Amino acid sequence: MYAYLAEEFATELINVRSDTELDGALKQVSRRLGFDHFALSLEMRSTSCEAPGLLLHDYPDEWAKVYIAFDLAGQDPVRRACDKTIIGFAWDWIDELVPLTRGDRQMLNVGRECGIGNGYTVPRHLPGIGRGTCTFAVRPERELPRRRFAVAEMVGTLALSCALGLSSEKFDEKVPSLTDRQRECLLWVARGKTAAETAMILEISTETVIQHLKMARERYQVHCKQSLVVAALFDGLIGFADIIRWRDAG
Amino acid sequence: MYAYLAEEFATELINVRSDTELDGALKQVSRRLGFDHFALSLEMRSTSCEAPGLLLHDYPDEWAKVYIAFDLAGQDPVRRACDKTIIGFAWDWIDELVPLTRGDRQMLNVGRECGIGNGYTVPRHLPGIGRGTCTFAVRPERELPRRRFAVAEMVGTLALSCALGLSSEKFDEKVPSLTDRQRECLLWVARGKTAAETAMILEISTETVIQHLKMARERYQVHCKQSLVVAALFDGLIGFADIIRWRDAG
DNA sequence: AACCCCATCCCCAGTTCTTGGTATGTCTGT
DNA sequence: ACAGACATACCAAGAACTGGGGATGGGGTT
Repeated sequence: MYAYLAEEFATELINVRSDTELDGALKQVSRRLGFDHFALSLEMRSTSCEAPGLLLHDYPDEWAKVYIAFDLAGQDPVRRACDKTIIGFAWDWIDELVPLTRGDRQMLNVGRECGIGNGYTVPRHLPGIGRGTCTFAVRPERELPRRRFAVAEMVGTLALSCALGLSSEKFDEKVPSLTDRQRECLLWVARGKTAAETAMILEISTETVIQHLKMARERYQVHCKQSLVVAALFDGLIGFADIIRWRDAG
Repeated sequence: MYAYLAEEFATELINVRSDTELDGALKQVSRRLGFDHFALSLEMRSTSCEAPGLLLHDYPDEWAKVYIAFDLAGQDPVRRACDKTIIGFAWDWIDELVPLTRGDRQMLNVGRECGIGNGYTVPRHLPGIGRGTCTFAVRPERELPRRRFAVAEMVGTLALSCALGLSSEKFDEKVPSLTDRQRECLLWVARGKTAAETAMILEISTETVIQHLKMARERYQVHCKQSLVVAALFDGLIGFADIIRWRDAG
């Protein structure tokens, strides 16, 4: 069993403070797991130029060049498959997840010509924040070490979590706190209720609900509902899970 | 090492065809891992009333009743924490992920009184499709088996993946898509701008902005700004990074 | 006792949103 | 050429929100 590798890796990551260190740790662990290459990509949801994410890999230069030059990311079946599953998958299972076009197969072939054979990709998503993948691949002539997928899954998860931590360290602010009642009102607003409806649900006056929301906005220094909801979501004061479920019940 | 449990569990899940079978398998594996209880919840991102998700657990009846009766889900810090991480977490780390209010702590206490002490929760997200958590918990007087978190993580992932497979067999829904202009308007609204301000920024008429937002709401079948923003955020149509930067610049 | 925070309630004036329409021009695919 | 999707623009009525006041009582702390 290689499970100890995951634990060792976890311990190692605690001390990781930079992208470079993470890169080194990943390279080492991927070899010990029996893979030839690794690639970790993290995309923070951002259309603006800053903090676009992170890309660490030790793929052959050739492949990296082709991939970037032709913007193959836009038509990468592996990426599409990542949007369909919460668990890692070997590339030879992709056609169970997404339909493969001729172009897709061709792309996989080009990969093989560049030295990337089969692979195992671990996808992870964090709504509103970003998404990432961690791939472990072997050369074309080699078989995937299937017995170690479970450990690879764990190692990938750890690496992505670490990468996410490194990327979000940059945004560090004080979190305003709300009173329980304020949060409660905010929650119902986020669920799409009006102040009047919220008042009925909480069995208090509409004015009081408005007042709570007023105070909450003040604390967050925003001027409108939607910004308040966004801020509270971002800070983890309320969660998507609290909200989404209520969309139909509304 | 208990890693073989994950492999056995994986093999077992291949043959699982119903919620009941998954429930049984989870109950068994959670005991073998050294936990007293498990809970798996899956929330599909569904606007229709059917297939709201899945809830399997063997929590004490008392706790389940209290939880549902008082809609504690709306103030459950564990659920909020799930939106902040891609890797599992023990409940005594929650305050590192999200701010805990007095109500939150009280809720955890009520849980303890009902027989739920500490726990380890594995969150997984699939943008546009849904989200799920798999929790393994122990009774108040017991310690969490920390050495088995890695296996629990893997088992939880497998279970959630299986649950997702079972649930998505029942229905598939397309994620509503917005036009470029609609998304652009939505983005400015999420940034806290009014329709009039957005109009000035985009150099179009206020009425047009309102119209775009009208159409966007229609597609998402919501009735207000805040719900639209939440839905778009959840589906990954817009991201926090697109918004937060503008909090002060506004 | 004085003070602060919280929750509750109230008023008001002005602004913004939501919902229901209609209408024109462009572009794209068939 | 025509249907359909898209972006644009406008109107009007009623509901909802926002920001500015103020007021009361309960629970804590110092």
